[in-house]
Amino acid sequence: MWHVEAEGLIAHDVLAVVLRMAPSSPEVLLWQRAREPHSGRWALPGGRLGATEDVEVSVRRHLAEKVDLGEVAHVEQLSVFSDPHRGPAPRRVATAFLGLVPSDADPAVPADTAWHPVDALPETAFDHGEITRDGLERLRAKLSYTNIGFALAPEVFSISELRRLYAAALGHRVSATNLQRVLTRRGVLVPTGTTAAPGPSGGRPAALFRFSERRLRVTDPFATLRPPEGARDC
Amino acid sequence: MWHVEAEGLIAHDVLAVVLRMAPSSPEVLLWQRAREPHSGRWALPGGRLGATEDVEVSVRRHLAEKVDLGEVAHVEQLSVFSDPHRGPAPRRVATAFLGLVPSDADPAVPADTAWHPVDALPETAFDHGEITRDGLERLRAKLSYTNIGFALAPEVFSISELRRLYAAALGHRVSATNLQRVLTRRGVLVPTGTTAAPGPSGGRPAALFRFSERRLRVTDPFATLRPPEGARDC
DNA sequence: CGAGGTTTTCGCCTGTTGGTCGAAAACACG
DNA sequence: CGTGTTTTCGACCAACAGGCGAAAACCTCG
Repeated sequence: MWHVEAEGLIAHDVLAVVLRMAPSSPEVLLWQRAREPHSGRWALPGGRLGATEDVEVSVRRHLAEKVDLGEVAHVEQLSVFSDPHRGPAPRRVATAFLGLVPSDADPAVPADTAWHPVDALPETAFDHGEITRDGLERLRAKLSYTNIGFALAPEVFSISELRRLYAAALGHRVSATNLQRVLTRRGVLVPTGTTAAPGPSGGRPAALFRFSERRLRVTDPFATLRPPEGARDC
Repeated sequence: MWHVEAEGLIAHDVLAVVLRMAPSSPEVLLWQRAREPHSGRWALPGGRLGATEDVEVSVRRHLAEKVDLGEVAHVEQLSVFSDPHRGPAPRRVATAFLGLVPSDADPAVPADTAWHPVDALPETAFDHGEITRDGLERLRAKLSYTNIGFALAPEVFSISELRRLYAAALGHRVSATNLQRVLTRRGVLVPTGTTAAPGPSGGRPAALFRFSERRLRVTDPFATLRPPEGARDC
């Protein structure tokens, strides 16, 4: 260790806020640190940025150590955390990502790793609690104007299930009627034609749907300032 | 220089895409490199992340070398650019920011620095062209669902001027009628009660407005999935 | 000082979107 | 075959945005 900071060289980490919707609340994937600093506290998956990878490749590599990557339906960059005092020296800068796991997936995880409800986090390492809340906030915002729900839902699902997922993520009730109409009109939801078996207590069998696309797309953003009728440049 | 990359230590830069709306198109602030690599090409303002600052403090510090910070009305983080081949070795990771300068500001800039129209960039250094386009894209998106226009407009302005700014940023015509109504209803625009002097060729004097708040705020995001009437959690 | 030109502002109409409610449909069970 | 349960659908309404054209307020020039 020499004058590394005088050299302006800094350790760069990547971190992932991996969320999954439990029946009525969001959960985040955390692992318990066994070494100092912050031994015993719970941390986000992640690690050092490697010499030959960009941050997204890196976060996927580190994530693969904690969870089956095939179960992670979506990954996107959140932001950089670089407060010089965000952890004990030496200084570290981290690029945080948001990862989403469908509600029907239950990937195997190592012994030190577990899901924790976001609204009742255990003692977290460094600023990982704050980063987690940032991740949930991003998810909430994007649920309104993108098709990002595809990453929370199973391949096929009923409107009731989807309603439950949206309600869990957003933290407030969601109207099934409205959800179906809006998402259908936007073209993100398509009926499969099949129906699910009714629950144990009866009830009309639910029609099953799927997302038309399983990649992130912003659904027609705000109407305001939309290009005028003839979509001509000015 | 030792095995720095084996150490996982990486040079971290900050960069700023500073945009200003010329009469009919967006311009970005660039400076011409005088040294290798990429000598002669045009680059975004920025530099090394310092040991005692976070990325936002850092980008403001570097920006101050190229332009009067008092004229920059808004700064926000864009994203991290970390492709191992985004520039010649040694490897560099950069956090990019978006900065906005009101149309009536004309800050003094150094001799090597100038405004360039975004749709006709000169030969840019590294990936700075791509980063610039990312910045403009972010601005366009946020114009629709935030009050970010405050950072493009003078303190007080007429609807016509504002219409021009929005049209320049968005790249398509904008209806003055609609712009005024929508922004007023959202509460981001408030009339000052004063009027501007008519132009040289006459015409009705324009009423002057100001933004109700000169800090970024998201104006009621999508109606979809808005909490139901009684804004109660679930 | 009035006519014609210019720019801004305002009102009206229309189409779309989202929120709400309640009835109807489709199932299980006794 | 009624009752309870769950899902689905239609109808209504309020809010919002886009478009248009008339009216308002100013100029200059004859």
